[in-house]
Amino acid sequence: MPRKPRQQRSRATVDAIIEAGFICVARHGVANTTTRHIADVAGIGVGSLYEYFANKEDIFDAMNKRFVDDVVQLIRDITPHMLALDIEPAIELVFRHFGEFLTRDDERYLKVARQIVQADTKDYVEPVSKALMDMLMRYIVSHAELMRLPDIPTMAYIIINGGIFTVLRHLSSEDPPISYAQLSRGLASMVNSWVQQNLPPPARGAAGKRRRNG
Amino acid sequence: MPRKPRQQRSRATVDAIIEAGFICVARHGVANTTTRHIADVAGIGVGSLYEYFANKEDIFDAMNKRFVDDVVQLIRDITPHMLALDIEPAIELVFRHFGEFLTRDDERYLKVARQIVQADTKDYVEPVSKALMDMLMRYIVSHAELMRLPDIPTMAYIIINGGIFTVLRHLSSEDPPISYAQLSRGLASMVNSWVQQNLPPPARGAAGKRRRNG
Amino acid sequence: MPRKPRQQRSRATVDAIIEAGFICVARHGVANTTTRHIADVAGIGVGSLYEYFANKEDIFDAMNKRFVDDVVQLIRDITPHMLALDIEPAIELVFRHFGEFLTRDDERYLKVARQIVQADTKDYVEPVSKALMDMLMRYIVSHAELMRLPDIPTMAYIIINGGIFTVLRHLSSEDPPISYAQLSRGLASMVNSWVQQNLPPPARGAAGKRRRNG
Amino acid sequence: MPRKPRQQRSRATVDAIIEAGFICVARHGVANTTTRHIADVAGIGVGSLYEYFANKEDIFDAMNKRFVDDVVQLIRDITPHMLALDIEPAIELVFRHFGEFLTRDDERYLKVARQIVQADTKDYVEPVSKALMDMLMRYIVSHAELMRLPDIPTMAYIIINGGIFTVLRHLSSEDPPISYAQLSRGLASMVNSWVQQNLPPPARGAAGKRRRNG
DNA sequence: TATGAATGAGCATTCATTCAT
DNA sequence: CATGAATGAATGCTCATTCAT
Repeated sequence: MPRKPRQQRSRATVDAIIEAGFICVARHGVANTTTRHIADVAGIGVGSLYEYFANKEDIFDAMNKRFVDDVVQLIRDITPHMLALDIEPAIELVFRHFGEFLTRDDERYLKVARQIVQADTKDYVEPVSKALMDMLMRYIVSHAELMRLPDIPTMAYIIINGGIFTVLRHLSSEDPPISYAQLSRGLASMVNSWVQQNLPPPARGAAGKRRRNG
Repeated sequence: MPRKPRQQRSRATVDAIIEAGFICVARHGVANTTTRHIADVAGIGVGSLYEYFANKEDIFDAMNKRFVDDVVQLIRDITPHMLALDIEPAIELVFRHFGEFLTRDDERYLKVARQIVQADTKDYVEPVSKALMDMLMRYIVSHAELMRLPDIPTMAYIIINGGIFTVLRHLSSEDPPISYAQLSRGLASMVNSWVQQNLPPPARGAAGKRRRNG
Repeated sequence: MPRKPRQQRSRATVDAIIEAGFICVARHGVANTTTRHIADVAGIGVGSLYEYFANKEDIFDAMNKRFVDDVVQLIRDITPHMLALDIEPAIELVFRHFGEFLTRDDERYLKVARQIVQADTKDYVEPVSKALMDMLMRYIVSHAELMRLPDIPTMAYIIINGGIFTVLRHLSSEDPPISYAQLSRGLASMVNSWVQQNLPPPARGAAGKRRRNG
Repeated sequence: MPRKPRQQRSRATVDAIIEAGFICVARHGVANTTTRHIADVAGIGVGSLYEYFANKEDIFDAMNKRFVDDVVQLIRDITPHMLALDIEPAIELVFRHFGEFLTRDDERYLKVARQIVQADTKDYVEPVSKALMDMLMRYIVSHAELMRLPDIPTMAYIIINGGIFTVLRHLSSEDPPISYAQLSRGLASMVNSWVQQNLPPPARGAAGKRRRNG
């Protein structure tokens, strides 16, 4: 029966535990992360873990939640900036920020992200998907002509999921055959191509903002 | 000291164990699959497991290898048929076969595929990537005009990885927002769009299957 | 280093702790009673427990002592009233008061009594036995003819212990086959029978109702 | 998931575990008996405990069951011999055998008996009560005149429970004020007195084994 | 004096692995 | 070859006790 910590000290300990959890998972993987490991890394006794969390599962939940919150926050922060850009630079902006986010702190989040994605925990992938979908929809609304694209939900699903997983795969590769920048530009190019191809010509005048990527 | 069995009986037992491994993982997940489970399902004693495999890890390795072999075989079988098709139907053909493959036997392979993809086992993803890459290259060679596409390795990487992971994610979703057919057509459409946009106009005449912008 | 508190406030806290101990034991049983439980019920912090008691054991000791004191007090209170009665009503009076005592406060004392009786704590059963023995002896002295009964110590031991344990067993039974009143009357009847059989006739002649045993 | 041991070896191990359980409980008490203790005393590894028992609780259950079975067997063995005796020697016979039973093997059973009696496990006290009740009833039927005694169920309850608990209490005392023989004779005398007092005079002739009050 | 966060020894239980049969 | 009983290191978790505030 973990306390509801309200004091500063307690809050710090909770953070230390979650932090330690990230470190352990990044170091040894989820399956090899024991409560003792976490406590040691957090610099506390095993028992203290249970002052703040009901059980090991709860610690992982908190980690996942923390991760998801951070991702969602990242997305919110990016959104205003990407809204102002054309499709390709917008996509590249998002990739750049995600790349930085996932690789910082010794790739801590990258490791966790793979766990989350792998586990049957739709609870944690869903919010991220949703946040990305919101961002994407706001982009479409901001660029009114895009609203005439066909089958937007399907393509949104593909772009978001294809994007997430390809990024994870790429960043997890030890020796990827293409650079992250190439990946980013390639995906942007592909999306842009599809948009150009599927945007019905406006009543008259110049339609495509961009032709092909030179 | 596991022997490399060459007799028929032994071969059959090894198969039974791998088969049992797939069944257990599909039923209870990797984390809850014990050697006893596997032995029970395989219809042998726990001890016998160690006649054929050095340890539990080896059993999972064999399962992964088996899975990869089957995928590669699948790709080889499909290749001749898809070579004859246009881009979109070709992609849809591949998706259809992969979908069937991953969902058969109570989604046995799907469960394992997610493990493989999640684990740091590039040993197992690599061969599949390579087989797909081979297939893709043969397709390009068979459709000579595609060879003029820019930056083929990058786009191949994106298409293959984006495809694999999106499929896994979709098939693993309990209630996906779009159908598998939509996913398949959407990806095909996107790839095709990119090809059309990035294919330099042939010497003369109307090459593109789809009209380009105004 | 628990102090022997003499102040009122301290005295009250000690009482609260003992009280809380009784409540916890009655609610969850001895094995499931933790120091935290006791502190919570007592409305104090865990640490404060150790201001008044050296350790958990000491709390239980205090509870036992409190219980014994209360029983002894009960016996003292009853004694004058039962001295005036004949054997059977006297025994029934004692049973009635004990029954009330053990079942009050949600059977708090009953639960503890069973623990005490079970544990190897002769320290706590002894005083009760002794108090009951005193009461019994005063009864015999008050009814002078009883002093001629043979082997009084043995029979006193049997009556007292048989009485205590039968009562505990009966009150602890969920669905006893006889009522408490029947139990009470039955025991009274048995004791009375023995007294009648073993009391040498007073008036005249020594027509022993019994020979002596063996 | 403990095996159902059918082999001899296994049967022996189960017995060794139960035996070890009795020894540990007798030595350290139930609360201080750990699985490691039991395994050590049984001369096996901790893990082996769980080959035969689902958990610690199950081991105690088996011990209780074993104890109850032995008591019931004891009662069955005694019954024919006591049926032939008068009340007082019959009761003393039963006491003698119970005394021997409870004190053998370093009082192993005595310790367990107290636990059983204390715990809320009516499942284990009930069968013993029932077996004793059967014995008592067969005695009454064998001595037809006893059937005319009043309120037999109540008195049976009192005799049986009073008997059990007084014996347990006496044998558990380090320095009892009376001897076991005295206890035995005293209880026999008391029961006999009650019988003599409450046996209605037979139609004519001297039926009673003991003469009644002049 | 009172507190409750921190502690860590200790517990029940699991399971990959071994080895005598 | 096959077996499965035996093993014990390792795990998640509890709780009496301490001590800085």
